[in-house]
Amino acid sequence: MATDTKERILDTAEGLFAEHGFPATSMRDITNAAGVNLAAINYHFGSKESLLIAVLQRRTLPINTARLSRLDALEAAAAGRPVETELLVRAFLTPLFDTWGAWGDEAPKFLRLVGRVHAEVDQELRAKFMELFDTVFLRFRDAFQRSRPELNATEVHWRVGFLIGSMAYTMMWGATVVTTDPRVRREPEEVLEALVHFAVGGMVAPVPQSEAARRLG
Amino acid sequence: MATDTKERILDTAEGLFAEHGFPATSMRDITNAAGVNLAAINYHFGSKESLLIAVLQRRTLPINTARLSRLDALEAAAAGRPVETELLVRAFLTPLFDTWGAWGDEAPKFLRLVGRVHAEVDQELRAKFMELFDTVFLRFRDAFQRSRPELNATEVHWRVGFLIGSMAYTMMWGATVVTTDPRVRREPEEVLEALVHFAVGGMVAPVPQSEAARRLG
DNA sequence: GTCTATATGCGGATAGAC
DNA sequence: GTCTATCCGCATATAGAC
Repeated sequence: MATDTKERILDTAEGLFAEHGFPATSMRDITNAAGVNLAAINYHFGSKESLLIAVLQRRTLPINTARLSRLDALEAAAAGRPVETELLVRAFLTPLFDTWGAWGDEAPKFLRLVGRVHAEVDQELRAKFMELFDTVFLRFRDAFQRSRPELNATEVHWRVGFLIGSMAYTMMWGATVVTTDPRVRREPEEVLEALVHFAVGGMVAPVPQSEAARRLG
Repeated sequence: MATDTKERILDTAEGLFAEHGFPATSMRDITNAAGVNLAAINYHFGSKESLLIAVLQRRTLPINTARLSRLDALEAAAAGRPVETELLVRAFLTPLFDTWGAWGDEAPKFLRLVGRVHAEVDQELRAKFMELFDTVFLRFRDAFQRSRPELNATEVHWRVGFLIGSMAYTMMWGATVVTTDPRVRREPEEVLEALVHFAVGGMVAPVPQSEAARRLG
């Protein structure tokens, strides 16, 4: 836990937002748990909502920046030709899972928060921190379209959404869901690999011929 | 909109919970919008939480029952042999998407609520209505394992989770996300087909050979 | 069954001393 | 920068008249 007030608030809020959600977490919960004064949140961040934005951006900005860097590199290397689908999937997923391993004990709670934000926060608030993510979505969607030219725009658009959904849901429950089955492994690397396999399989799946025929008819 | 108080409350709460989430929706919001008295919620349901349970179960019990019926029928027809993967995917997804078409205007808002509940509600509350869903999860997970014997338990477990995640995320944002791109279709049938293609592709995807080799080494 | 009125507590935010 | 004390509104829930 960080020593100065601002960092203590960020760390504590991250954990409580992840565990109980944003609306259900009060400023008193945060300041009590952090051992700081109630007024400190308003002093340092201005409001509870601004605190949430700060919590989210502290970790998501680097992740989304890394995603775009990897995509830039892949497209530069491809020199105008489509990028292989699996490479796109990995470019999108790896930066997030890297954090899981790198942050130690603090990673799972933030990963759950990322999942939650995809679901929970009101549209206006979500929009505030989703601006960069929307760019990421559109860049990757277009790259996937070039990578799978046999799929129409509807298929590609939704499949990218399904990929994000698989990821978000995993972030939310993957780190905490209780499974008594000892054969199921939960290490980040294992989950990432399973997700990559699933997502690549989903992105490259053909549209069944009967479907295609029905579309034409 | 139903005429009697209890149904009016259920309908209105469903819409508001879906739009703003459970914690952010007050009992005053609900009773005002429904045109009933504030005390009516406590009189008819006992508490705000119990109202949420009632809202959820009214629609999810039939869906999950339908899922299990379809699975029973498939397994009976298979007579001990594994069920084809695509049939399992469709048995799981179709009952939910059927409601999308059958409920008319009320479907999208409830589908968003289903997605939200996967993310938003506190663990204890979620557990109350998830009991039946957990049964569904385990039944389908085991059926998928038999259908894909080449995959280990970790892969199967997570892939079923990814399938649920794709579905939940789609329910949440699929009906409302604004896309200016006119080439992207949003009809339930189109989305279901895209999701089936993606999910089947994901479930049947092989574990890459290099991965398998790494596991052995 | 439905209403009004109210009990009781927690929410976010701020003023002003130190 | 940090604290105490407090404002003010809204939350859930209930009591009791009709």
